[in-house]
Amino acid sequence: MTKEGDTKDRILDEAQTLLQERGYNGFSYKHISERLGVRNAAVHYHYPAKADLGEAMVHRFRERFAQWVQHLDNKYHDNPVKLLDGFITIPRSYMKRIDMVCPLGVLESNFNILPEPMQRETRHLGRDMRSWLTELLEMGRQTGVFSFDGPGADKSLMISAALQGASIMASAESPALFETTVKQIKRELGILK
Amino acid sequence: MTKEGDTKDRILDEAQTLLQERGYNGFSYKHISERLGVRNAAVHYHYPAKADLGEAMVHRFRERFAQWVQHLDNKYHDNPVKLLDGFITIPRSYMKRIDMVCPLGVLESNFNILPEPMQRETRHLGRDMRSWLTELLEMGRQTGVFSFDGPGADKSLMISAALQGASIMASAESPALFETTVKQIKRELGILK
DNA sequence: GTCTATAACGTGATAGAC
DNA sequence: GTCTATCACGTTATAGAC
Repeated sequence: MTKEGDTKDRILDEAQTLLQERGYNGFSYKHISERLGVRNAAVHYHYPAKADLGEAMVHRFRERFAQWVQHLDNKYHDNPVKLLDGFITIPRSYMKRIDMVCPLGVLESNFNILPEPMQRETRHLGRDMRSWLTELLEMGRQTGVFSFDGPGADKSLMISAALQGASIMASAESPALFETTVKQIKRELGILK
Repeated sequence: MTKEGDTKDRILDEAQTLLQERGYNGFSYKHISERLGVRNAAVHYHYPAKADLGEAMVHRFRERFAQWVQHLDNKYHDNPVKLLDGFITIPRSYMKRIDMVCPLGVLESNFNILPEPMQRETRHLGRDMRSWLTELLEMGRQTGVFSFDGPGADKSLMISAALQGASIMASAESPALFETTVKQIKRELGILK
């Protein structure tokens, strides 16, 4: 047997790629079904409405982020630089495809047209990410690894905004814009090799 | 007579608002015509295709940016802090409407679905803005007003990305996220009152 | 669980009257 | 310069056969 949930997962994968390439209003059930080699109705079977599909996507983003930082915290709990690199890996990983934007960036930039359950999940995702980064920055400063002025929450917000903005700029221009932004962020934390 | 170009300008104004609220795929000729109290075909008379309308919008953004910085340069040519505040006024001005995002942010985050002429204009707009900011930062540092490490181009990119990202985050969360980001940017330039 | 077929609607766009 | 009328198409979604 093909394992149950297989098509359902593949739908979510394709939908996610399309979302990050084209935004929420930029993809349809037809795009998904064609890329998957199934029919329109098969997609509706697994996700009756587009809002269901969208909600499942954002929910999975949140789960994956939680798993990723748990992995990072286990592996590098005492190493702020490695933890920060692990965090930056998230937006960077999507830029192997030059035309893809980080999940939070595309969701927040589409916020007004998202169904309400997606808006709720998107707000949670943003708060999860910024909170984790705030704690990391404070910890790194207390241990003398990071150097910066102002509250950790402010610095976290600025770095989050810069990474997200740079991910979006990169999709319009070049991945180099993202890497240059990362370099400047690290330089200002005093951890540029 | 109602001055010629009146409807044409009002179309552009409504289209711009809709673009910043909902993204390029998120608004239609129907949205515009209903808000304006005219018919679908009237909009097509002034802008035959949506791509024409889109191109005119980005072109006007570029013109307005050029006019704005010329105004700033004339008025505050010797005052880097005032010039920076003037620059930040651009994204901030759109947040009186909580559900609006800065023009460059929405254009770059929709980049892959834009018609090619809009992509070209969008790239130009981004380069215009980042170049102007680079020069301002270098000038401010040379005159001892700004303090920062690394090339002016890197710092300019990071600040541009942060402002754009913060404008997008604000539309999903609260305008306070934008103001906090601005505060941190100024703190790190050494100009926080 | 996937298919065919179809419905209801929105969207970009055009023709031709006024 | 704006209108009515209409078109072809894409999109979301459902019914019912296999």
